[in-house]
Amino acid sequence: MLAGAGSGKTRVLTHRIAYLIEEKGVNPWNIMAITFTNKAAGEMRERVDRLVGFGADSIWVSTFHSSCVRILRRHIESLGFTTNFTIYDTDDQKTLMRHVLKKLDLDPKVYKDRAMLGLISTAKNELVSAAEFELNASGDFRQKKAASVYKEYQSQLKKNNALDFDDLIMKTVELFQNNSEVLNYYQERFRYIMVDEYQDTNTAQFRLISLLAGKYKNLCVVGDDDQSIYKFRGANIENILNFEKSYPGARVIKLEENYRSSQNILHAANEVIRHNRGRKDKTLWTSNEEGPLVQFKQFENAAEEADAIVRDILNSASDYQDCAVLYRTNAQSRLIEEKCLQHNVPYRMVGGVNFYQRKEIKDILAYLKTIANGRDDLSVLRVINVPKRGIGATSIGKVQAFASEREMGIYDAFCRAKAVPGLGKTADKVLGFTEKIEDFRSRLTEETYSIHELIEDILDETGYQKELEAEGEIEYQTRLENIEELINKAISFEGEHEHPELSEFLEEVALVADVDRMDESENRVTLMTLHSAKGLEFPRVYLSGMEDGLFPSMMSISSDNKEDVEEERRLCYVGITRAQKFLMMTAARQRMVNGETRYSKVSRFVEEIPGELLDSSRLEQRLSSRAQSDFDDSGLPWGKSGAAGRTSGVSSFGPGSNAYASKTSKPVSTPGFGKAFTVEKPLSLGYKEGDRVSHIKFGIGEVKEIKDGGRDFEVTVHFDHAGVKKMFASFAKLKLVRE
DNA sequence: ATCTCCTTGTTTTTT
DNA sequence: ACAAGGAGAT
Repeated sequence: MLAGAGSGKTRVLTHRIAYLIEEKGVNPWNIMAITFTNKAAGEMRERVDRLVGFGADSIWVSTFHSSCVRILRRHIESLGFTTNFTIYDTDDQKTLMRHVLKKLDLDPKVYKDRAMLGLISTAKNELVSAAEFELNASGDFRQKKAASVYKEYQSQLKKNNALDFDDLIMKTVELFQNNSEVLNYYQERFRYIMVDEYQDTNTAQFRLISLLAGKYKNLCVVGDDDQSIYKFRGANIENILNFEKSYPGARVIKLEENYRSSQNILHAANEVIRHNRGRKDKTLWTSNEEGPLVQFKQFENAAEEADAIVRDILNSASDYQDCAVLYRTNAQSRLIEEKCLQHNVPYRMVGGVNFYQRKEIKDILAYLKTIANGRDDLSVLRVINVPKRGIGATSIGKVQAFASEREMGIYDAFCRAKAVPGLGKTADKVLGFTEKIEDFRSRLTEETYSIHELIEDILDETGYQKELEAEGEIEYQTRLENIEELINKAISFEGEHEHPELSEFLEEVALVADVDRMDESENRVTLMTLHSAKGLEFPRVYLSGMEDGLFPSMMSISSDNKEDVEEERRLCYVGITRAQKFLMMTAARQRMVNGETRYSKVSRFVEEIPGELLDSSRLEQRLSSRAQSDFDDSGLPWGKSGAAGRTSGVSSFGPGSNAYASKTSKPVSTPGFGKAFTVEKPLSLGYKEGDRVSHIKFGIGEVKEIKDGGRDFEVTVHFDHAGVKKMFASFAKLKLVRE
């Protein structure tokens, strides 16, 4: 099925499931629905449950990766791993790769970890094993080196009883190909297979599906070639374009009615995507209302752009949760965030630094992994000296040498620290660590001991929390908060499972991406990259940074491969079609990129939209480049072009309407641009001790204490739900609540 | 063993 | 601009 954006793909899939069960008498047990994200899986699960009712829970609705994990947990022993294997994320992979490069004595300047991992990932996505890679590399010196890196990387993974994300798919394919009994079992089990977002499948995923569907050939895939935006991750657009060739006799159904966007938005999207070659021709139409024109505004710099977006959200009088600001790169989020804080607009940022990539979370998880899987060297090494135990690099090196001599895991070597030559007094410190781990392990065997208790005990008994406390007030607060979120996650996991297993908890955590944690119930503006926005929709969408060189990116423009710009164009198409009722595209004439001011033209994608579909206001070609003093934001964002292009009914703003009129100045950021905002000490706070205030993240609470800390006020608030927090007034942006 | 300064490399990233 | 990793100093 070729389904355009907003044409109700998920609806079709879920109804097909219901149809199969109710009309065709298919056993729900025989149905499998595969998606790419947990979020999509969750959404589908919910809809299927509602539609199907009885038996719905025996349908497999899951992502590629979690399906594979489920299968591997049962059968991976035939591939030489144990069933409690660990899943390595990108950071783990990097760490492991550094070990590999060191071991092979390769110059990290010539053989970069990221490049090597990229090579390996591409290979795995194409189902090329280390051995095959080596064969293909014959002759080329660099390729040969890469092959040895790949080989060593795999053997290290195996030694650690770990798989990386790509392995999850590839090993499952391997399992099916080597073991016809297992394959047959799953072919019988999944007689009806449905795949969402099929345009994003890579070769390995394609093979996996072909194997599963090979017997009964009841395969239904849904996708949109125009929304393929993951080529850089191995997604193979040919999978969908050639579907009819791979499956002769397949019926292709096109869905071209869009139920999401207004006519003007949809027309703009169609106009942009029309410029791509090599796509299945289709033109989306809608019977929705015409809606307002798509807005386009160009600003002098990125700060003005961000400011205008946030102001427009405020002026639109829409709910915050109806608005999304999308951008090409995560780096762009900072300015928008700052402006939201400045204008007291609550926001939620998706992406950026992933929750599970944060140091404190990784530390705790490394402890848990060490406890669950003693063979995971990476995790053991991560926490052996965290908190500091006086076990340094030299001592660890000695143990590693000892371990590799005997071909044992690093943890086992630590346990036998006394036998390691030259450790001396350090051996006792090491044993202190392993004894603690053993202690935790034995507690886990008790029926009543839970995962969240374990986390709390780790914090307390290893001295981890003590070390965090020493880091400083605000740092400590946020880190502890993150850990608390992990504890909450553990508690809810315990609630969902009758016999909560630590390894299962770790697996769930390993497969969760950031978008999944987005809580839609809160009224906040959503900030995210265009990539993370796929599959979502919002009444009001702002596409920021529409500049040539940023979007499309410089890389794609200067690439020899014309298709690279086409992928960016598809990304733009995805962005435009997220909008239901209102779309504004914005650009900045100058922007700081990698520490340098960059001047850019308006994005070619904007130019591709015919003028009559756009309500646009651009800056004159040459403006005085004199830095303006926008100390109190007196420079109207689109002031140079007067009120032109502004939607009617928008209340005016400008000098005087600023909520933060009185400030002492302490300009810190936006170098090169006169004085701008940032965190400044307010003369008065607008609240006093005993008042009720609200915080963007912690909610509502009572002010317990206000201390003048010189440059800023330090405020202690007891929040109703988040507990007592100490924070700096200019940073926290507390707002008085009248009750 | 740990702290501090310097060099380095910076698209996107469902899992 | 900015963060992270590595080398050299304490």
